[in-house]
Amino acid sequence: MRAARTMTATNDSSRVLREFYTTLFAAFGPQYWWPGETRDEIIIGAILTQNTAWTNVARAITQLRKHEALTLRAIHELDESRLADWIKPAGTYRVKARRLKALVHWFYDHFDGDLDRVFATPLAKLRPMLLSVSGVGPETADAILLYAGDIPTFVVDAYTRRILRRHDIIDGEAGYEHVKRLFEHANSPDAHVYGEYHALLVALAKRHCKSTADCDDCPLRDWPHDASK
DNA sequence: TGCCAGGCCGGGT
DNA sequence: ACCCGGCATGGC
Repeated sequence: MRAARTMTATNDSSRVLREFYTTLFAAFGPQYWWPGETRDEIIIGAILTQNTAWTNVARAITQLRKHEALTLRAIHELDESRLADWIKPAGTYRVKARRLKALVHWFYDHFDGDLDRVFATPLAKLRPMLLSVSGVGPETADAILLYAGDIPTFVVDAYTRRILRRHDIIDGEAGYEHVKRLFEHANSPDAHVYGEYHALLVALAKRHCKSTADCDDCPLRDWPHDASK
């Protein structure tokens, strides 16, 4: 009985999450996300954007580009303190310089600087490897895997959780992996769809979840929600 | 002006 | 196994 009720809840949330995608896509159209022209740039941006507004990340990326340091190889060869200096606009710059260096070190150490080899590694092995790098947590790892590696693994961020909490699909206790599974069970594995979905959630949050007054023309307004969450 | 932003780590319980 | 302070810039 308990199992049956759990299953029903799972199916309900899966249905809602599929409906959300259809609705958001109809409202906002394709997002073609993540910002970044190259895989290197996407990976670097994934570290820089940790707990930081993207406008500040963009400034840091501009700096790196100006110094011809917007590649993993360049960062690998760069002095950490100089790197820190250039990425200052992104905030927590000493921490992020250390994390970028740790990531590219891992990348050269295990894959000899070959991104194709990185992303040819099975997800079940690659994700834990990425998570073992200091400074790479679940969101950063999934953003790299999905947007740079084109690997179907769902990215969960603060926006995603807030939206799901507002619609009572999760509670405040829900962990990262749990939320991730909800999306991956609702949608068949497709990197393009996962990427668009995450981007659509960000678009929604930025336009409609700033204050309770933003709910009026929100595409998801017809679903039960609590804007105070 | 103070608070927040697309996290994550490390030390303390 | 949690909890929490620290990291730091620019925008509102």
